[in-house]
Amino acid sequence: MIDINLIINDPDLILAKLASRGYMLDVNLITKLHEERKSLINSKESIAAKKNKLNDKFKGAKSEDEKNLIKIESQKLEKSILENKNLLEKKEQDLKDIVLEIPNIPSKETPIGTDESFNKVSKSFGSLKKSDVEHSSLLSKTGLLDFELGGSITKTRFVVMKGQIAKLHRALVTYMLNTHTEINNYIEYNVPYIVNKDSLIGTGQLPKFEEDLFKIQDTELYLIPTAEVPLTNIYRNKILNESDLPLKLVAHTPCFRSEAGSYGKDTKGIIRQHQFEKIELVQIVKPEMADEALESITCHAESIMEALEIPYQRVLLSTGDLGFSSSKTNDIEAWFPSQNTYREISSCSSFTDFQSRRLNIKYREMDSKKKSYVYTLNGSGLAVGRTMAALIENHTDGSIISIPTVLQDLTGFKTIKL
RNA sequence: GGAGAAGUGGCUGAGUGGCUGAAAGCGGCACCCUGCUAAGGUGUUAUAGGGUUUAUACUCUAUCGAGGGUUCGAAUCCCUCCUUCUCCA
Repeated sequence: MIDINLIINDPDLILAKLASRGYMLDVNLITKLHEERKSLINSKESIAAKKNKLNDKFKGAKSEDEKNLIKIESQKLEKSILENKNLLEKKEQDLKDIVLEIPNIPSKETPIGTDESFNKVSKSFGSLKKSDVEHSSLLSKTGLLDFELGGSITKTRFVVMKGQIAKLHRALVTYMLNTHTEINNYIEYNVPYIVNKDSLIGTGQLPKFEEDLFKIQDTELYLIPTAEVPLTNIYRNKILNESDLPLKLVAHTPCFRSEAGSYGKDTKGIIRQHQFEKIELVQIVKPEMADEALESITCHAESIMEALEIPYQRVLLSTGDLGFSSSKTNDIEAWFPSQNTYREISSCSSFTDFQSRRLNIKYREMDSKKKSYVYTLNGSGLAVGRTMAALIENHTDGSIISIPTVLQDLTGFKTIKL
């Protein structure tokens, strides 16, 4: 949630910044609602003050008549307060509905452009191999990866993994978690996979993107689309000490996405599934440390790619490609030889105080004792299924998959024969 | 699944209808005192949102798990929900 005072104080600037990411801010509407809200608060509170004063007189009242007069007058005021309160609540809801749907302000560094073609490659790693071997057709033949079975158990975009592939998948999870906890100093969490509305509003998935989520029928609960949601919500409504920061959290969870609007896209392979697993990194930091933190998260994700010897590039997303809550995002894209292209495997984002305002996460400054909103960041470190697909395509000749050295102790085998 | 108890400020904990935004203690902060680390004294110490103000500051409103209700008036009474604890299955 962006700070409404930013809009009130400098509407033109915010208008321009949001326009750069394709959002048309209705400044007049917001200013109007904001003013109306203030005047309603004013009238409600001045009546309340009057009523409080009146009530103080009650026990000093000498006669029954006087008491009755106070009663009647107080009831009248109460009615008027109630009317104002209802109007105010409606006004605040209207304003909130609008503000909750305003995306975050892009950072200075974010390239301006209408779509992903304006993204900027800022780094690349590994030598690119050319090959037609596509992970899903390669493994479908062996039965180690079974899309039909997934389809029959659930529906399309679900998959069953078996034997060495299931184990490779698990080894990747373990390797990533071990790296992030033992080398990169994240605290490991195991979190709920079902969350409530407030949690999703807090991190920005709701109210705008309900259709992307799986909702559990007859409840107000949803399957998580990413561990970012429960992980960041751990600190909802908390005031942290400056010395607690930065907080670095990691969790491995399944992620559930309805993938509404992606019909026909990426139908091959395990690139776009309704259920996939991901290792999620979250950092909660002081505002001035955000840039450094984004760099560190990105590097932590990249270190996994490098250890697995998967070629990748780092891409700085342009305003047109930026996620709703993000102010600055680095995508890490893995090389997929069969597609002769890079595909997203991790997205590392800096949210400024956009999430912490929604979540009410503050910290107390050591010297001034002032409370300020923390900055939150997160990144996938990494999406497990996609990583495995990239690993397979980059480490196979079509008859054998060789397992990267760092995983061999975890898998217990060095190759998968096809 | 069934029965009961409880949820108060950073923490412990008092408070069963107005004098309570809330005693007391601990902790924190400021100052004072003290010729060694220590101890003592005084004051101060919730959050959010309005208003006046360049600012300091002042003032108003709301908040005692959440939401409703009763009442002129609710931390206190009633209802619903959430959470925690205990006992039973």
